[in-house]
Amino acid sequence: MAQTSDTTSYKDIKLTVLERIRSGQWQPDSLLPNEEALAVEFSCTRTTVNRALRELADEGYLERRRKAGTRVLSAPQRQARFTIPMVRDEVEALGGTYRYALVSAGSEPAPEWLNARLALNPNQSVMHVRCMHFNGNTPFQYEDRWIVTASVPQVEQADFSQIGPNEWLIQTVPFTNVELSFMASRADATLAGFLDMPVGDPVFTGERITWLQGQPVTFAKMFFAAGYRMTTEF
Amino acid sequence: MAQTSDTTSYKDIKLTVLERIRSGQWQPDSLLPNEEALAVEFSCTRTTVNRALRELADEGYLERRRKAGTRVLSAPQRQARFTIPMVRDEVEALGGTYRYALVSAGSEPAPEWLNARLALNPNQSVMHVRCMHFNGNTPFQYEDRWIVTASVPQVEQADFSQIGPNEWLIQTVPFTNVELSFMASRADATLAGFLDMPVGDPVFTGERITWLQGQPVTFAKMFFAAGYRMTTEF
DNA sequence: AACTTTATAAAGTCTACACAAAATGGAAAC
DNA sequence: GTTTCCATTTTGTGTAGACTTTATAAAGTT
Repeated sequence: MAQTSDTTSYKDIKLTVLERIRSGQWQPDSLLPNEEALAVEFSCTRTTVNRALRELADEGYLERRRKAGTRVLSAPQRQARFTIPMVRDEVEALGGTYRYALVSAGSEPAPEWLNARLALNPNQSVMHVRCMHFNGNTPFQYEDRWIVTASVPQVEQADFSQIGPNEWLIQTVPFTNVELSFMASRADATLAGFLDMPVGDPVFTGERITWLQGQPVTFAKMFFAAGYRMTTEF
Repeated sequence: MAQTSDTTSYKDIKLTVLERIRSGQWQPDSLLPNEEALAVEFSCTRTTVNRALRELADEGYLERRRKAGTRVLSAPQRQARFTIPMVRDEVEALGGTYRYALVSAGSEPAPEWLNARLALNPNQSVMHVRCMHFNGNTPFQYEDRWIVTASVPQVEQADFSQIGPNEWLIQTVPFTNVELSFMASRADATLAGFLDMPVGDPVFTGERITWLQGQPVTFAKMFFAAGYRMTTEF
C-alpha cells in the first residue's frame, strides 16, 4: 500500500502549513514541530514532510537549519520570479510579429568604461553590435551590446544581419552566470530616434552582464519603447 | 550502506547533466535517457535521479512530461528571481538608516481608475496612504497606496504615522496573490518635490496589486529616487 | 482515412529505513 | 568566568521498492 487516494501528499502538507501560518496558528519566528512529529500528525513518512517543508523553505516561507529546526519567516522573503524571455518570444506572446534589424556590428578596442565594468585586461578587442527589435513596424527594443572576442572567438565570423546577438549567443555560448539590472533612464537623441519617442522621455532600461566560468562574455543594454512594463505574478 | 562518501548525490547528477548540455553532448530538444537508465549509469537509485532532474526542470533547463520523457529545453527559460524586499530591509542592506514618514492618510471613495484596475464595485471606500521612505535624510522611495476598506476593515483604525502601510499589511493580511510591474515614468512636480529631483526626470516605478483569495486588497505605486537599480544574479 | 480505445512507458509520489552533516547547548577543562 | 569540546538533536540525503498518473503510440473500429 504505497500510495492510496486518501494519503496525505506533500502538496496537502504544504497547503496545511501555509494555512496555519496564514491563520496565525503558527506565528512568525515561531518554531514548527519537527519533521518526525509532523509525520505522525499527518500520518505519513518523514520523507513526505521533508519534501513539503523543503519546498516551502525554497519558496521563502520557512527557514530551516539543522538542529535548530524549522521556523516561520517573520517577513516572508517572497521571491518574484521573472522569466527572462527572449525578445522574439515576448513580442510573439503579445500577438505581434517579431522583426529584427541590425544597425551596426564591428570589432573595436574595448572602451575604458567597459574594461572597468567587466574587469577586462586593457587593449582587448570587443565586437560591438547595435540592433533593433520590432513588433510589426513598431519599435520594441533597442539593443546595444558588446561581446568579448577573447571569450567568444567565433564572434568574429558571426553574421548578425539575420540573427540577433542574443539568440546567437544562446546558441553558441551556454552561459553560466548572469547579472541583470533594471532602471529608468532618459532618451537621448539617438535613442529617441530608434525608439520613435521624444527626446528626454523616460526609458525602461535593462543591463545584462554574462559570465562564462568567471570570464566576462557580454555586456548588453536594452532600451524598451515607451509604455513597456515588466510584469510578474506570484 | 545508505550513503557513503563516494556516493553519487543528486547534486553531482545535476552538475553532470548541466555539463552535458553545456558541452553539446545532449543537444537542445533532444531526449535524455530515462530515469531508470540514468540511475544505472550513475549507480544510484531512481529516486536520486528523479530529484536531480526535477530540480533542473524547476530551474528551467529541462522539460519533463510523463511518458514523453525528459528533454533539454531549446531556449532555456532561465528565470531571474528577484527577491522583493521590504523597503526597510533594502535600505539597511545598503548600510543606511531607514526612516519612514507619513505624508497623508485618509478614507475616500475609490476613484474611477482604481475601480477599473481592481474590479471594485462602485462607491466603495478606500484608505489612501501616501508616504516617504528615506535612507538617512536622502529620499529613497515615495509610495502612493490605496487599501480596500471592505477587504481590510481594520485599516480604519490603523495608525500609519509610525509604521508604513506595507509593513502593516504584511502583519495584518497574510496575502496570497501579488501582481507586480515595473516601468519607467516621468517625475511630475509632486514627485520631483518628494524625491528631490528635477521635474521631467525618469523615475523607476513599481506597481503592486495584492489579492486575498480573489478579493483585491491593495494597489500601490512605488517611485524610486534617481539612480535606483533593481539587480539580480542568476 | 479518421476516430476511438487500449496497452504501456515514463515521470510522479509515497513508504520505510538508514546513515550523514551541522549546529547547538551544556559539560568539562582551563 | 571563559573557553573548548563533545553528545545530541534536527534536518539532509541516500537506498530499495511499489503504486499512481498521464501522455503517447499502436491497435482496433467505424
